[in-house]
Amino acid sequence: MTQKTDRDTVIERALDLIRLRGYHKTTMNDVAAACGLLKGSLYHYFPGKEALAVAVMERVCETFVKHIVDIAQDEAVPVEARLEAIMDETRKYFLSREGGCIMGNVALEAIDAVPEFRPIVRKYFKDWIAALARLYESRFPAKIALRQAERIVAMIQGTIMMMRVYQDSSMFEMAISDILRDFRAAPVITTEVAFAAA
Amino acid sequence: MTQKTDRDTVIERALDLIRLRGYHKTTMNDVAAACGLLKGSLYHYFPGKEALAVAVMERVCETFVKHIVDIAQDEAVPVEARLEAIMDETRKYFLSREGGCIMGNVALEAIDAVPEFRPIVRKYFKDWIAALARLYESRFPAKIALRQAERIVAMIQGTIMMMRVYQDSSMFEMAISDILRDFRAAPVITTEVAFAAA
Amino acid sequence: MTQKTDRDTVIERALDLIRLRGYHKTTMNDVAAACGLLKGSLYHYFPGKEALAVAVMERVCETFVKHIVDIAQDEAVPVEARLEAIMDETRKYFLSREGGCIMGNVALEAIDAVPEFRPIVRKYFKDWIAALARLYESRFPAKIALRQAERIVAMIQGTIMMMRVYQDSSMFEMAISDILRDFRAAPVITTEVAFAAA
Amino acid sequence: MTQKTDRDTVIERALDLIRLRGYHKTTMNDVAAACGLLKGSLYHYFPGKEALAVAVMERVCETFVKHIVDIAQDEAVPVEARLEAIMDETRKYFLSREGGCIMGNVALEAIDAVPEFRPIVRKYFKDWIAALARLYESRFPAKIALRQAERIVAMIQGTIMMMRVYQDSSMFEMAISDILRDFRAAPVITTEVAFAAA
DNA sequence: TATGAATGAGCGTTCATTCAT
DNA sequence: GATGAATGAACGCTCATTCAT
Repeated sequence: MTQKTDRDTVIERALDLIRLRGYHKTTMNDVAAACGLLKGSLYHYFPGKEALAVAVMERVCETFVKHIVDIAQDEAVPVEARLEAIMDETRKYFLSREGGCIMGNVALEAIDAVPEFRPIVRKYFKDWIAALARLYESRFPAKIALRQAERIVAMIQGTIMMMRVYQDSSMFEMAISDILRDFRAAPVITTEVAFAAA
Repeated sequence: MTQKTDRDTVIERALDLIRLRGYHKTTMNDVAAACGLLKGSLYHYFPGKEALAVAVMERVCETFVKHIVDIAQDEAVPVEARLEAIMDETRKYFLSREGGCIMGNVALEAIDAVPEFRPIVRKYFKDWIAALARLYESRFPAKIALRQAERIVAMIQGTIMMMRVYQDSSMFEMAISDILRDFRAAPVITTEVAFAAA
Repeated sequence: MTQKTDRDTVIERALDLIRLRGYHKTTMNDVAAACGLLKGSLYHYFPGKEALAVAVMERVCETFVKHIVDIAQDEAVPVEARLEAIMDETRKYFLSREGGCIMGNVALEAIDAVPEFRPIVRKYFKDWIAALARLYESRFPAKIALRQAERIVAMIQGTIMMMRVYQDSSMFEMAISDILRDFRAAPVITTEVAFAAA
Repeated sequence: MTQKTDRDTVIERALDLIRLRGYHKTTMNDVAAACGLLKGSLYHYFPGKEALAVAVMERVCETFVKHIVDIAQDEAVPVEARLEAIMDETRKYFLSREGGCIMGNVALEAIDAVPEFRPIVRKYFKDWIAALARLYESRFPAKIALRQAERIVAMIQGTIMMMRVYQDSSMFEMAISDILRDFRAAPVITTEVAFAAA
């Protein structure tokens, strides 16, 4: 039969469903139906549900986090503007989609049940944090900068949780504002900040 | 047959299991087995799985959050000491148990799937935030104090998430330290602080 | 503990429930709750669900059918008036209760599944038919009279079925009218009608 | 896996089982086993037990009642011969199968418990009655003819009930004879009989 | 590739029944 | 007599997965 879809489409559809319903409540049938397929057909693209979910999470790393990393590394732009751009992307990313952060959701729902999920979730957070730490190194020593980045990611995840609980996105806007305000209030380190990355 | 367990024990066992495995992956059979019962016997205590989970979440409100509220309201103790006590309880509560925060987990896993869960999760966070806000009102205007309290709860939840992802509790310790340091750094409002509570 | 109910009450409550919901859909819990008891307590009155249902059906024989037999045997009243009285009772009996005829219902639902039900259902119909046959013997030879009585009972049961399907009791009224009209149209046998029964 | 059965076969097997055991006592496992399947496999053909039962009942309308309607409409055959043919089919239909009439059984057992059953049971009886009424219109005015048809269907259902109670098919034969005798005794309307149907 | 029939294990739930208190 | 905790089997249903076509 002629190709009805492709691996990328399956990933995209599964991403939306898992974000909204969670890993356990998203069935292979749901995903297949969203792709216009029957569930058996999914096994041509992925060996099983876990592998599909891993591919979905890798996709999130390759898109959202990759985008943020790219912005953070763009040295043609002033550091503060880069942070603003990142926060802008972050806001757009999480406010334009229902279901919050799929990686955060999977982290709390299935990271212990499915060991294969842990490394990909870790990579997601590590890369995100590293990208932010880069920018904070213009204001703080490396160690402090890393800690600040961790705090910011934790705050964003915690705020997304509150946003879902109260179905109110204003908390997210406020959190973004706070982060930018605090950054601007930090003294600039004038010497070679050295993005001598790993 | 003679009594093998009681409602409270069932709640306690279910609480542990749901915190560790999540709502959907915890089966009535799991809970029953943890109580030494067959799964059908649970229906003497609860009309169904959702009702059991609600009872579990109410129990968390009546214990953990209630405890924190009590500390926050104890005006015989200086405000800073109260916050320290609360943070100490919070640290003990989340570090002595595996699985993080059952309310946060359920919030991200099942709050959309099971509408009955939303009010109880909301109450949990609202009471927790209100207790903290009370203390911050000694340092900030009410509105700011509330916002600070929201930030702290979001930060704790985000940090618990990181802790589960990285299986490392040091981030939690650091978050607690940061919160206390920031509080101590805030200027005390010397005039009418007015804990003239209801 | 003091007596909360008695065997008769249990039978009466079970009768209503089984008539309305059928044998299989009526649970011991339903019956117990209708009596203000817990289901375990029913086993003080009846050894099990089947025995309870048998008692219920015997009760119907002792009341409805017994009443009809009594009317049929009352030789102080003219035959036609006795048939009218029986039809009046029949109409009142089936139109004042929802659920139709419990014996007919059980006959079609459970007579093969529960062998103990067959003799009691047979007795119910046999006695009812015999009572009517007695009256028809004033108009027809015994064999024909019996056949007429069988026809009438079958017609009443079939009409109750239609009544339940269409939720319309007018068919029942019409059936009763037809039966009486046909009886009145039959020629009276003037010689020894002989109710010299056993 | 290669095909073990098909939708029609499932319907046929379920029809036999439900007729014999009733709706509530027929389990999905029973039906599946009768098809050589596991119970879960039935859900490829029907979304649930109720839908399967509805399909079964629709099948009865499409076969038994449809057959009777076809005979009744065949104006190439004299009216009396058509009624004889219908009664012959009716006798064959109900005497060659155990369990009586599945629609009558469901009517008394489950029509209140499962609202979806009512329309299909109503259609079954309505079509059957309408087919007979057509024939009686050659002897009686339309209104009377309809009433006669209703009586006949009620009588057949009541007789099937008796037949099941007494495990004796002779009552059914007698009922058929009576119906035909009464029809033949009715005066033919010689003028505009008018099967000028819609 | 895609289908769709089938599996098999498991789920939440029901319920007649038992029995120590 | 009545309770209510517990059983154990069964029920309708779900779902990830397999596989012949």
